[in-house]
Amino acid sequence: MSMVATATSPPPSILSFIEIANSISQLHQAHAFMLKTGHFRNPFASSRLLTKATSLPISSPDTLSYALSIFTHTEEPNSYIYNTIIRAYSTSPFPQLALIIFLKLLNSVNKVFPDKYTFTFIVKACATMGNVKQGEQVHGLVTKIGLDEDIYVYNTLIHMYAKCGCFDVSRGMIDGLVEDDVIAWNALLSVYVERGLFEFARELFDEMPVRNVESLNFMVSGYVNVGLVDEARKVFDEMLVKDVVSWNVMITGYTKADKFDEVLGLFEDMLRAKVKPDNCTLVNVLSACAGVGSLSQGKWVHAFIERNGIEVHDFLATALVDVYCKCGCIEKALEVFNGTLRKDISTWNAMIAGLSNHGYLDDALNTFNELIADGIKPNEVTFVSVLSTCSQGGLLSEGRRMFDLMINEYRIQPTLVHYGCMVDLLGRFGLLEEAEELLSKLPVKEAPALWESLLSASRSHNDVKLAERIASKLLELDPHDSAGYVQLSNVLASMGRWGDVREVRRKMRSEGVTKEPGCSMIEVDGVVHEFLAGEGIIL
DNA sequence: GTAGGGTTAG
Repeated sequence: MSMVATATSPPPSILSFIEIANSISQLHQAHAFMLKTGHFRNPFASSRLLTKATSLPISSPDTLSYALSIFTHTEEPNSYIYNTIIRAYSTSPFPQLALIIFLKLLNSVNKVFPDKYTFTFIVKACATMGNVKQGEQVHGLVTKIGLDEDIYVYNTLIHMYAKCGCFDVSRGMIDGLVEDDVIAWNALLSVYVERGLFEFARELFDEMPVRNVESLNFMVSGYVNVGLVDEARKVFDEMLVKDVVSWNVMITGYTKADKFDEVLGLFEDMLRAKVKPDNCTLVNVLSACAGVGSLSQGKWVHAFIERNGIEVHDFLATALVDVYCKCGCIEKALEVFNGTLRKDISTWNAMIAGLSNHGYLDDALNTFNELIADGIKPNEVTFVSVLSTCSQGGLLSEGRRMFDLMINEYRIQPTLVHYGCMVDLLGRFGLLEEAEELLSKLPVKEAPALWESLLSASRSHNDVKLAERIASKLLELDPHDSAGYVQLSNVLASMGRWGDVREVRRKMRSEGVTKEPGCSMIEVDGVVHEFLAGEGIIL
């Protein structure tokens, strides 16, 4: 008989409430109720709560720390509860915590023992950390307990060694198997592919005594990862069985290679093959539509999403907002944006950038303020749009305030692009000294584009001396940089130094530097047109 | 009473 005061079993209603919960606030409600009624002390009830907290559709560091608080408030957690929290941390950005909790388990007063589940999770944590020393120690313990007989634990170890770069150990374990196991082979193959070690992947693949769809999917993505999309396509076409991942890998490959026509063609093939597209497919197809500026196909995909009752949030919402923005339908973009409940920072970023790029500067900044008011943390991409909005609108004090907010409030290290916006903004107001001071914090070598920006500002403010100084600096840095030549000759031209202009142009030719033409695309009446620009511009 | 290995995304 148990001496511990066990709580009564929880009523089924609270358990089913937890089962259907899909937000942290619903779990808080269940949690509060359980604390009040004492059901939280029932191990099964608290484990249901914890499991749900670790598998919410929306997970963040917040949900994870909530899960941790459930764990820490559980008196004498059983092995299931330990395993659940260890699993949650094993693939999180903080896998070390999984290890800390694992040590706590080993030293637990109520003598909890690690089991085969514990080891799959903790080995995975070592893999995530890339910490082979820890991995080896855990492996030792696995062997001692005799759990290396378990194929799940065994395969996770194979993957861990591969992840840590110990390919020979990983391979040795595969060879040590009495019976061939395709997942064991795939565990090593996947790491070769992930690291772009395509030769190793190919060699291993040829040697594999067992293969499945996933093995071939890895090979296709292996070709894609090293930029050989056509080779990937050959493997893909020869596959007898294709699952949704096969199609997605190939489609993603074309998207990465900017081969948007192929993306759209493959998408049609996929539908003809009666394979159901998932979010990953649709995100890529939409991004191809955005890439070619095809509003009609974007709309078609949107209709497909609605027809099939696919929920739009996060990734998919971002892709839709983006495609409508890129195709110039800012109203449709807003409609999607406002109709989406689950937005992540990228969704906000796409909307802010879209508004800003279409000249709705106030709306862009208002949307940014809304985001802040909603308690969402902006990232560096957000600030690119925000600062560029300020720069476009000549909003000097706002721009300075945002730049300060980014650095001091959100602790985001500005990148060259952020500095670029500030230089541009300061330059427009003729605050060349302030801009130069800002730039001087950066190594010149890293920021030629910023100096170019300051150079054009100095030209438009007739600070010819500064302009000439920067132009020479740019050429010194990179004698093949066309922009440097263009700018320098423009400076000289504005001073009427035509002889020097000719000299620069001669030097440019002798270095073999040409000005690259710009290129842009637009859809008119359902046909995508491509334009080349840049010729005939005075040098 | 609940669980585990290798996989594509802006």
